Amino acid sequence: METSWDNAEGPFVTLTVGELAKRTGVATSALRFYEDRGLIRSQRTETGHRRYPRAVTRRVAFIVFAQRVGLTLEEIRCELEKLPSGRPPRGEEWARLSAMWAQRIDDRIAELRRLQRGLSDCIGCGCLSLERCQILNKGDRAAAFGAGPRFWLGDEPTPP
Amino acid sequence: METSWDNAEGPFVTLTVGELAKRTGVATSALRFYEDRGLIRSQRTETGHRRYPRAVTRRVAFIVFAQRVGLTLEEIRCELEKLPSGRPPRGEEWARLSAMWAQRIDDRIAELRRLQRGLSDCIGCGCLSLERCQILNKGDRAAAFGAGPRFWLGDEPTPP
DNA sequence: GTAAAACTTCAACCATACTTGAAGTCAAGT
DNA sequence: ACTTGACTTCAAGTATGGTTGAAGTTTTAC
Repeated sequence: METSWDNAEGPFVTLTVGELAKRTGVATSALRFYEDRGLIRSQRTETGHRRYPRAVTRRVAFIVFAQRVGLTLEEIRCELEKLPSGRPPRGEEWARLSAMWAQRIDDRIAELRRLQRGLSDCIGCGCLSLERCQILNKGDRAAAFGAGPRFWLGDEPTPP
Repeated sequence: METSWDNAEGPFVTLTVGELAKRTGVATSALRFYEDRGLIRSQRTETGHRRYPRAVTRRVAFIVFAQRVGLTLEEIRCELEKLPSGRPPRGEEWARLSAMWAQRIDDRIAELRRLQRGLSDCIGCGCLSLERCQILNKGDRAAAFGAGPRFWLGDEPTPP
């Protein structure tokens, strides 16, 4: 009824969920989960089996990257929505997408550096009281919004 | 029956859970949770109310720091167990503890840099296939242990 | 003395990111 | 033909890191 090559796009262009799992190293359950959440899409055979265009491997790679950077699946979904839907995205389009993370990575590295300083200087020296430490308690923004410790560690304040 | 200063260690040395919450910015529910998990300890009044020695604020600060670095509460608990139990830790002891994270922070920064390169170079240029990319697929270790995508992103392989 | 605020425990709930298992269908190999 | 493996859906379970709410007690303030 269906062979692995009977697709309008040419021979061998689609992958089963198992093949995609092997190629990406992501479990089939995770791939189905991503599809549920709208991060990837599949065509279906007449009998309901998933068939992924080859281009989806790149999409999955992007998801794994993005997760390591610290984005949630929902955030990643939003990013991926910016890609064209009908055709495989061009390298340029992937690049535009990923460029937006540069700032985020920089911010995270900056925070880690701050933490590193905090660990060596602050905790050791005794100022780590969460009340007086200059590294942690930047401008008392935390108190202003009652948002807890995340503030003194570099998060943006988000007033209600 | 009990005043805020009737403690053998001197006047005003202990904090209620609410006071500790205010001082640290960590919710009382979280503080109780940490206590449940063995990250902090409290004395109890005759009626069962918690009383924290002042030194615990530093411990809470350490917890918050450590979480931002990426440690789980369980890992943090293990670290904190290395501190002396009877007396407040000295700055030197805190320093020794936090020094162990330096490597971890460095590793994480290195990974973020790798990701940043991967994002700008790899995804843009088209090699992000999880099969051929040199940045991602370092030495086919992933295949060797079947451990999924985390490998090509810099994690250590942990054979079963 | 009394009301409100703060505290207690315990169980249930929330979100994220999945995995696992049940029950059944489809595809491939011999 | 038939077995095995891969696939399907859907519900429930897992782990982390808490929050929320109920029911009751204690402390504080007036």
